[in-house]
Amino acid sequence: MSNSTYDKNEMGVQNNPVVSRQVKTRLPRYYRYLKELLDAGIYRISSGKLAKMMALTASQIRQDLNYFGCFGQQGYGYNVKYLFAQISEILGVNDKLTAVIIGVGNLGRAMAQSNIFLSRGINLIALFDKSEELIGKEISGKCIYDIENLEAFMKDHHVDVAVLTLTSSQAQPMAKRLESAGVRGIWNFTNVEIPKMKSVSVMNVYMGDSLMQLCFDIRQQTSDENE
Amino acid sequence: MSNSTYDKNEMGVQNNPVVSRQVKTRLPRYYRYLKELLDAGIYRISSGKLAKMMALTASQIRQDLNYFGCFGQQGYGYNVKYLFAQISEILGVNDKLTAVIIGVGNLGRAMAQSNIFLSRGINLIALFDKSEELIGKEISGKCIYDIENLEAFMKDHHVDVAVLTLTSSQAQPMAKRLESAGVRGIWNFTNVEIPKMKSVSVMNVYMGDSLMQLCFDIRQQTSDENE
DNA sequence: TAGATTGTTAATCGATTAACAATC
DNA sequence: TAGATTGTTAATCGATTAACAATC
Repeated sequence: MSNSTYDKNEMGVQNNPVVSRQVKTRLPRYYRYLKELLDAGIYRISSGKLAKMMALTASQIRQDLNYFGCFGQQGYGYNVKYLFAQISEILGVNDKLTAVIIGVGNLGRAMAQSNIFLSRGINLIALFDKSEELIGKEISGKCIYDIENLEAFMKDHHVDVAVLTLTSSQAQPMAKRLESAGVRGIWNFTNVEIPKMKSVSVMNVYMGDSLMQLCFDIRQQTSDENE
Repeated sequence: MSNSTYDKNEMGVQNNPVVSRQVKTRLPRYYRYLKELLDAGIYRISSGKLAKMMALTASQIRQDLNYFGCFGQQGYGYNVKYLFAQISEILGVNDKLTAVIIGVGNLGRAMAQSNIFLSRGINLIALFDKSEELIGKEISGKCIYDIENLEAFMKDHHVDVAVLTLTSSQAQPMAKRLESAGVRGIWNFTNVEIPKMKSVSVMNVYMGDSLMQLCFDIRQQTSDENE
């Protein structure tokens, strides 16, 4: 446990108060780049070189990493394998989390058939829908259950993550149900904001927002050229 | 054109230098909330009330909006209809942009069948894939073309946005092709970073990163409780 | 040892918040 | 007019960058 995350000080003081949102968004990016380095057979990297690759500054990388622990070695740099393992640990890749998909529409089906869960150590254990035609069917070997049986299912199975790919209008009540049933995280693909909950983390995707940002950028391009 | 975007000063000086990324991410959020207000029949809102709704500060909202122009009225607040129209204009909702989907896998198909484009004023005009089995078929009334004919198609049709929903390994070369063919924006659903291009805006979704951030948050929950 | 590169503190930069005069 | 609320400037806060001593 030593030299590991969250335990830089001796006391029982909360040592991981607020990771800034920016650091949080960079963590998976570090994960990706380190994996790439590993795949390329590169086992040693300096903050300077990694910074160049990622279009960051060396300072920023060292600051980011040092927030979680001392993973490097003066005069040497970082051991890619070790650093990757640490980042994986921080991101909970080894936690064997379980997930279910709520709403088997086009997007839910696409998610079910993708390897996004598997490749990050997450076990997709079930799908839920309310449609008679879907209930009982299978997608990629995962059974589609009646959403009415959600609570019963979650009594028997530990579920960490619920993927919300249902109609926007059902998002908020469903979030409440999931909270009561004891889910730990909601991955929200609807365009509805989920009110803050005490013990459930929510990650919003907001694809529509992302598309609109792109449109904004495109619009700016032209206005730039015109001036 | 007066009182509109980008023209606060008289000279031909670039008046829209760098919209901070944070403002940019908030714009579609304003769009969503204003639409909600309109739908609810609310035609007048103060920065204070809107701030409460959106969990921002009134100052921030006024700063954000004032970056683009003076949309409010002292003593009154903002006219929701007018403000919504302005934000729509800024985001290019009325620009009648066109889009194509590159890669008709599960996700590509899901996107094609969704109303995400239509609801934001974007016209999805074609799908592309390399699979013999898919070429010539239709999804939601949109034809699937041979990816080999991409350049020919784009000579005949103006394409603003390309949605990248193909295999990660093909993402970078495809981005280059799209650039040469004259696309203005790439909406990237692969987990591969697209190298910066001169005249193409790129918006990355990185679903995997989003999922990992959620896992991180979940992990923190427990570590918080333990302390 | 000398060179390299980290971990960490201090300086800078940018974004958010507060304050208030302008004005509807 | 009096009250409300904006637009905008100034103050604060937080994140990024720079610098450098520690040390491998």
